[in-house]
Amino acid sequence: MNRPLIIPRTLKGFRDHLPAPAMAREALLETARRVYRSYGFSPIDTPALEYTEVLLGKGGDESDKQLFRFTDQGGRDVALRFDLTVPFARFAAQHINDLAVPFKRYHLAPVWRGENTHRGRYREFIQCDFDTIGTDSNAADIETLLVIHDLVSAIGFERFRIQVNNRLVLNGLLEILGLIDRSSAVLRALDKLHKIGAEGVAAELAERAGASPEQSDRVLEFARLTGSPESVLTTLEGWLKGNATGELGIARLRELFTVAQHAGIPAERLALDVSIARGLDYYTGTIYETFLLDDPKIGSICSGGRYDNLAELFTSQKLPGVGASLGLDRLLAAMESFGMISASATPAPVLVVHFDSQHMPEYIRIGRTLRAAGIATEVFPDAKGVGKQLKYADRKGFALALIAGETEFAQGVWQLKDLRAGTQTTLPEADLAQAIHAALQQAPAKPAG
RNA sequence: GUGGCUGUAGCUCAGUUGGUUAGAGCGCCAGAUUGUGGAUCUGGAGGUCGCGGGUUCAAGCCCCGUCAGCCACCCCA
Repeated sequence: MNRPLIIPRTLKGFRDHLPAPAMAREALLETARRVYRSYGFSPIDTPALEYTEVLLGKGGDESDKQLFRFTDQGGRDVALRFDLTVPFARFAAQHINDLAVPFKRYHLAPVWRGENTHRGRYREFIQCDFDTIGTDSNAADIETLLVIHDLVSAIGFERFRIQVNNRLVLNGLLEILGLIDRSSAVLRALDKLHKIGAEGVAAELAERAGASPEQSDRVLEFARLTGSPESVLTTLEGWLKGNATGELGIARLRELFTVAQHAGIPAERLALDVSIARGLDYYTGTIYETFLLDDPKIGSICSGGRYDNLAELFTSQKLPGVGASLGLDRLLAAMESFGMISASATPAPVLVVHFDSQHMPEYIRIGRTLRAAGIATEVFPDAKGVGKQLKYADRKGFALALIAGETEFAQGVWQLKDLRAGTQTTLPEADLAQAIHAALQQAPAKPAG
């Protein structure tokens, strides 16, 4: 009698998370939370599902096509959010009277995009957004940069570069060149400079933006500016002289780089890249992208920018803002290829060996005692052989094992075994918690994640 | 969404011009070792060869479809 079994499977781009990677994921979330909170950002949450009209047309045509959209049981046209920024715009418009402005929020949550999958690109992934709304101040733009820097380095990366630009500078150039009405196509072409090279960009500029050879040359000449932020800005200043938009952009960038340096951000982690533009239509000012120098192909792991009109479709009140988003799952894919994910599959450092079923109550009790002392402890459920249990402990990545049988109970002591070093000490129960704390502190710093 | 590559045990892979009962290493389980993990040895379990259809006397191998993964576009975290 064979009953038909359901094939266990997951949808394209949707994944299960086993303990070791899931622990790495949670560690990243904790780091993000800690860094965001250190700057005064408060947590919020919003529903996964929104009315489709809330989401449609906010991120450009591509985002619209990628929406997971359906009709709910009540006949409503609904869709899963494809990012956290648009729901935040809706949220801000809806609750602005209850929020003190400027309002700083963080939001760690999954989003869904029905696009083709790759390494580091999934249809369900977690974004870690933080935004400051209700202020035009460049100080908010600068703090956004600092948060990105602190976050990526807190995760454990040394070799990364935050690339910054300002849409105002780009717009200034396009105004001068008479291309401002085609800015979306021009910027999209420009954004690919690093990928397809100058000739590729020139071709796309002519084809998709209808740019003349002269216009195209000017754009490319501009995009190829390299050097220290200060020297690039000085050059730009000459080119954009008299254009108010461009000059404002330059001033804000100059201030950003000056203050970032003043605040102690290492110069090599920061670059002015006038070719980055970002595809999302809603950005109007500063733009950020962050690349890992050892894995640039995975794409930007933390991106964002300033948007001065995000909530305009939901309220007549002006809500300018600036923020960025850490791509947690993309980052995790990179960390996995770097071997930065710990193999440990247990959040508890201590395993109590179930030596003798007669003493089970003692094992259960010592577990509770240690937990009360702040030590996460697992008690093995079966009275299997000690070798078996130690092998289990070894596989799961426990740091310490606690062993006691007839002999120990008769003497009122426990064997504390350090599985990493292979050493074992005999201790009275009163000394256990302290000894365990000491042993755990000696542990080499866990790799990030 | 478009094009290309790939899919054999839990993992990494081998499998001859299509030929009969599909293999290896690692891992897993059991034992050697009934109070001590990572080593060694012995034994064992585990596969409708991603799934469905077709060609053929015969398909893991050839053809079509489908699902999934990777790469390039597109876009982006």
